[in-house]
Amino acid sequence: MEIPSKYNSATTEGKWYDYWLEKKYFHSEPDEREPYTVVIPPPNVTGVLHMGHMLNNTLQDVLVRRARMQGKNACWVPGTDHASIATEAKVVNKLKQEGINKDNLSREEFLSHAWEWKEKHGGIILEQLKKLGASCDWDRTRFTMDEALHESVIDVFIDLYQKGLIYRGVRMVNWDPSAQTAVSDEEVIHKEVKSKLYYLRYQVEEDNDYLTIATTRPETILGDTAVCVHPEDERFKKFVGKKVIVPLVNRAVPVIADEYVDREFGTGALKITPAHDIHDYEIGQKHRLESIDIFNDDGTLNTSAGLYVGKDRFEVRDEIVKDLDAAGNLVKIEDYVNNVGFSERTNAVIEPKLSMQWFLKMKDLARPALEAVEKDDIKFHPAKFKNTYRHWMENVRDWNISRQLWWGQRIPVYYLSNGEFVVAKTAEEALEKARKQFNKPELQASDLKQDEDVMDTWFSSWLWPISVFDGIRFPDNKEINYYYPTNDLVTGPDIIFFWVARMIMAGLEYRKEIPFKNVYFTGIVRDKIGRKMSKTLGNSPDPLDLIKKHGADGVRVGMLLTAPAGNDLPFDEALCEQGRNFSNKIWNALRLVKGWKQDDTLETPGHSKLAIDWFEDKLNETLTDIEKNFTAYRISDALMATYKLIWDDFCSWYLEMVKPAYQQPIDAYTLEKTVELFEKLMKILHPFMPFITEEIWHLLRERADGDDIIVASMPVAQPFDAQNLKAFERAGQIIIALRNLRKDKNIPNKDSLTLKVKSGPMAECRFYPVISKLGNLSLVETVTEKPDGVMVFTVGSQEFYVPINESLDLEAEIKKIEEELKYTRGFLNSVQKKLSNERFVNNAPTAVVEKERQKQADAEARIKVLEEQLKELK
RNA sequence: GGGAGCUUAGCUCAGCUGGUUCAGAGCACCUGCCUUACAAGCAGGGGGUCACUGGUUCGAAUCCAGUAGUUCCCA
Repeated sequence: MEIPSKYNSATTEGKWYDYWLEKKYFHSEPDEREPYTVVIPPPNVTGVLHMGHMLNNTLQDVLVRRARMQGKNACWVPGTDHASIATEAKVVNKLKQEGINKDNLSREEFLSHAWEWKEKHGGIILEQLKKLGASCDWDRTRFTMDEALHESVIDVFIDLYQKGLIYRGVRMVNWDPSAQTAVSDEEVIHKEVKSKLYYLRYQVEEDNDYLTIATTRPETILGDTAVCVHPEDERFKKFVGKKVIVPLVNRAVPVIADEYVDREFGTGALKITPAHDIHDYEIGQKHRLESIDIFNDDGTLNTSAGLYVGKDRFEVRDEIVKDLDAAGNLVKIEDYVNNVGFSERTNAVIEPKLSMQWFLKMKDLARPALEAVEKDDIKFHPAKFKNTYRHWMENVRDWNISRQLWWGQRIPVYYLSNGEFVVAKTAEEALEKARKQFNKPELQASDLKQDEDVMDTWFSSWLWPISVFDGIRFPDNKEINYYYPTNDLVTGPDIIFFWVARMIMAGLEYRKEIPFKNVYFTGIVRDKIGRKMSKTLGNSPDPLDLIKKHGADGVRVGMLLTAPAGNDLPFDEALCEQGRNFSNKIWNALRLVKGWKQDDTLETPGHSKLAIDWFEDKLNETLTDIEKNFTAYRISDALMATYKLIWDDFCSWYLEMVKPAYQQPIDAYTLEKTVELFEKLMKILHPFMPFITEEIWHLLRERADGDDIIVASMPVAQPFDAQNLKAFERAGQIIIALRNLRKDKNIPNKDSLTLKVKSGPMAECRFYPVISKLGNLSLVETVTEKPDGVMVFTVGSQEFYVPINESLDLEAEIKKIEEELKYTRGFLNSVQKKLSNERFVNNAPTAVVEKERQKQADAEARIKVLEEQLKELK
């Protein structure tokens, strides 16, 4: 068989993915096996695959494939969320390009456009995941607005309302004037912005005196309803109780006193605009001030402002400053740096706004959810995120679940014209309920108006681990009972509050059970200079291009290699290249093994038997390590251990040991064992590199139908002989010493050498046949004395001699030994110092003291050997 | 302003309950090789006062305190 020397990922990857799909290997149905369940963090339906998804989904696929190979019934549920703000913005834009204005559409018309858009573009990201090799159960693909999931959201709203956990309230919300909806605190990004502090003087009513305030938002004076000073501020005591005139609009407002005011800030006098600042709102409540809302929803000024009506808030800021100056109210302007909130979605400056919104009480839901994590029923990896979680949960605030949008689950509340309302699943139910509840049998369907708002998208996502199995509507169905709780959740720490915390709450509320047992927080993928990768910055490579270039296997390895849990991943394409190189290395190992011709008449050589025994021990040792790493969710370490096992131990050591001479045949036992070991390695590697391992699995042997690596059983660590591994390590040192000697003396590998071993307690080593092979020795023999005309090298305190024709560079030899001696004596000195410390000997555990004694003995023996060598040379 | 974390080789990071896994890994780097599986490779090699200062201890990268720098979260 002719195998090309370069592995071609492009031809194999598509082939195997289709094959797996065809064989339904990703599909799961409840059965008697132990389930292993993962739900995908549903990507935004508007999104395309980015590097964060690549990392996240690679990790999930590793866990899922491993579980599948461990004989568990692995189920990875894929899907997308409807992303109300992002999707609605996309659809509005698209319509705008077609010359259609959303305001001219009915809700139904708009939604049909939105659905059309979703059907056309909504599946892109899931298709991309297939290229990565994601072994999701595509038959279970869910969308947060699927009928079952949609209805679950409505049911939950109604249920929580009935439990008294949902209430309606006027609240200061974070208004996004661009998206024209409220967003939650978590969706507001505060940034320091260079702005100005304006000092404005207000005339005192019926007086010639002035009071000067400072503000960063002069346009809001139009909504001022008070000026506030600190009650103990001597400068302003005389004003308290009087009224001052708001400039331009000439409204008289009271001067009030409140300890909230920071006397150091500005002038110490604060203008109060209850409708447009959260703190002012609180003071307004306390002092029963009037609220004047001067803004329209789009951030322009409304008629209540009296001036600049219809103009944008930032435009007005410039104008009003000029007008205030002209009116003699502007005292001065200072440069100032303050924190301004921006919308995460649209980057618009957030406008605090008083609004009627639906809220979910969080306190009672948060308590058990915090406890589940504190008690480690749910484990966070890395555990440091427990701190973040605790802090948020202990200071949790009610969740504003209204969004002033159309795309999403419409709030199931129906209002009468007098403002009274009922909560019901359908309009019919609402009508019935309203008639009864308000004792108005004459009510008609047209008398009820459903709330215009939809629910926050997270209000769908928080049910995801339950709703994908339809466990809200049918809490006792077979699937939810089997698959829930899920096992592992892999997600980014940036949505720990939005999503993770709330899923835990929902799980405990609706299943009385945690939604998952482990949460693996990935790092954030950054570019080389540390910036978060984002589409707007354009600093993210296209994942599909990367896959084309390096293969999905290569990219997966690249993502995983330097991505320890919770640490940011400074992405470097070289990592994918490393992954691709690894593919090629494995590929060439296959070429080597496949090139061997079996000869049944051949005995198994001693060095091959030794090699096989050693590698089996090494494999089991590493497997122990890998299992430990998986238990601790140290996926990158597990991969690195696998990588080294294959590249260093298998390719560089084992294959070199068993490899027959050029074009010579190989004995049956060694070949069979080598293929077996190769198979085991491929199985261990499969979760990380699914494609190449499946390809090699099928090239190593003829396979029966269904004998595929994706469903092969994962090797389990067996006990191993640690002594044997140690002995091999020593053999390795001897081989390296021989290689160095060849290099020093320019002896080509093809010229064989003789090795003479000085007799003594350390002379024994079962690996001499291996050493002979790798060192190309024609003879290994034991001698009692150092022969003439030899090179000397030392491993530990064991001396070896290699006869060579060349004369020695005496001086260089002496220098080398003297340096070695100096170092060893220094080492001995430090050990002796320790051992002569009575307190050490008395206090340290005996094992530790013993080890020090051993060090001492070793060092002394080595010094003796070196001293003798030196004597002979001199 | 409040909270949490981080600082170990040029880079990215391991290093558990203090003591042979104690100073490690991968990459990068340097030297020599196109040696019949692989130059996407092979063989060999150099490189760190474990941020700083003090403390606890027979013993500290590891525990404690402080300082500096840095990142994230919250206000």
